[in-house]
Amino acid sequence: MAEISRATLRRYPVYLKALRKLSQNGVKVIRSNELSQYVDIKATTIRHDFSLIGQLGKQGYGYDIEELIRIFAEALGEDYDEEMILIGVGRLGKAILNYNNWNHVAGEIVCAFDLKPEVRNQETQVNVPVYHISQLKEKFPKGCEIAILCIPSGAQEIVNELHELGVKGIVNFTREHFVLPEGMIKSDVDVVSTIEELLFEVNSMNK
Amino acid sequence: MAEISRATLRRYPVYLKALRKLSQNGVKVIRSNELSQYVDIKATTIRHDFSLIGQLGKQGYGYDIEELIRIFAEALGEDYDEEMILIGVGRLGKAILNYNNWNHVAGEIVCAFDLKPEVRNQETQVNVPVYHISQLKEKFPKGCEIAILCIPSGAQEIVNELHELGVKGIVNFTREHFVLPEGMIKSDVDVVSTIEELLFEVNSMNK
DNA sequence: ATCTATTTGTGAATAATTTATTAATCTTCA
DNA sequence: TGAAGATTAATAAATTATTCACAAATAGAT
Repeated sequence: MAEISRATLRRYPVYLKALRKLSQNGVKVIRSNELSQYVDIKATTIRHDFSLIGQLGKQGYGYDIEELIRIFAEALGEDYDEEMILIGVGRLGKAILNYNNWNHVAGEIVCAFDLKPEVRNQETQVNVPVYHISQLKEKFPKGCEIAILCIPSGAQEIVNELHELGVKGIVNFTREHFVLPEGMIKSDVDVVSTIEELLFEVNSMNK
Repeated sequence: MAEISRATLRRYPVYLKALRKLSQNGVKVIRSNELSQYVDIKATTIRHDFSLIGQLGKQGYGYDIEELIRIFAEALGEDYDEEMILIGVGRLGKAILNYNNWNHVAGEIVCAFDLKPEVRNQETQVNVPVYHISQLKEKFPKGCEIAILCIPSGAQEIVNELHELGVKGIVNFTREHFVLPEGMIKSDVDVVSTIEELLFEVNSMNK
């Protein structure tokens, strides 16, 4: 597999989301042109992105949606049920836990860590155990590579610990600044920053 | 002001966040090199990005943090309290409403819309009125340009309506697909996609 | 079975973005 | 006050990403 650029990697989830939606609607086959309209990405870019994974389509025909989803899901991780952990079970953390919609879509949260595990265990309505943060090393699921960070402070220390435990990717909900250890990647989910970005753009539109 | 690229626009919130943090810690002046280490963006890129807004720094000295924050905040919007609305006051919508931390940081949510306004008004602990979605046109705050979308379905219709009302930017929390009307921009805040993106990357790291 | 309409896949060309370099400007300290 | 050292701003080079153009392949019609 050729080196896939970050830009392309970022588009794959967009394709996958669209394909799942189309599949739900009973669409079986799609041309790059149609998908282009749907996701607002140039058809040539789509074909280029797809071609990096392999020969996914048939000339003169298009792409088989089920097949495509299967291939993407495979590229996403073994059996697409990557094990993830959640750190911090506050308001947002709970919302994430309760929102179980991504089971078998983008992995599964197998356990969570918090400073008040007893309280949190009662509060959450799902069957995901919450352990005390001090038990991180002890209860850490073997082979887990993704951690979702929802803590208000102390991110750096946790991140360092996670790095040592072999975590490669952080889904970062905190607004705290931390230095990312070598070899780790993160994706920020930051409402404030998102809004700010949008404001910058909207304002530069106005000029 | 020269045309600022999308890539640069996306970095501004990162700078702003870092600058605020530094300011809190009592730092008054920063060199592009120091900021570079802090945010993990090359110093040359930072200087380039900054120079697009104006001559923000002093040679041989660095950047004055307070000044920088002021300039950024100004670029962000008048008096940095842009008015925003929230559509959909479910679990996530409520979390966003309650999380009032961004007042005077990235604008303010002035009102919200939902299918069950009475219930929602009781549930939320903040002083933001929730109106019925059918009252969107009626209660829409004049001049509002940003809408936060937290509804489980029916996004397209709402988006079209918002477009007519003059909304320019959508902060999109829905997983629903919708076509963005001409002249509108959106930013997706999608945990599943974020995790998927991370998985794609982590998996391509493993190879 | 053959021909024609389509549509993908590929590699090259173009465009955009990031990084490096150079020149100019500022601060500081003697 | 002036020179040394530091740092930005502007420009050039390198890298990365997107788009284009066309060959190769397929489905479907006749």
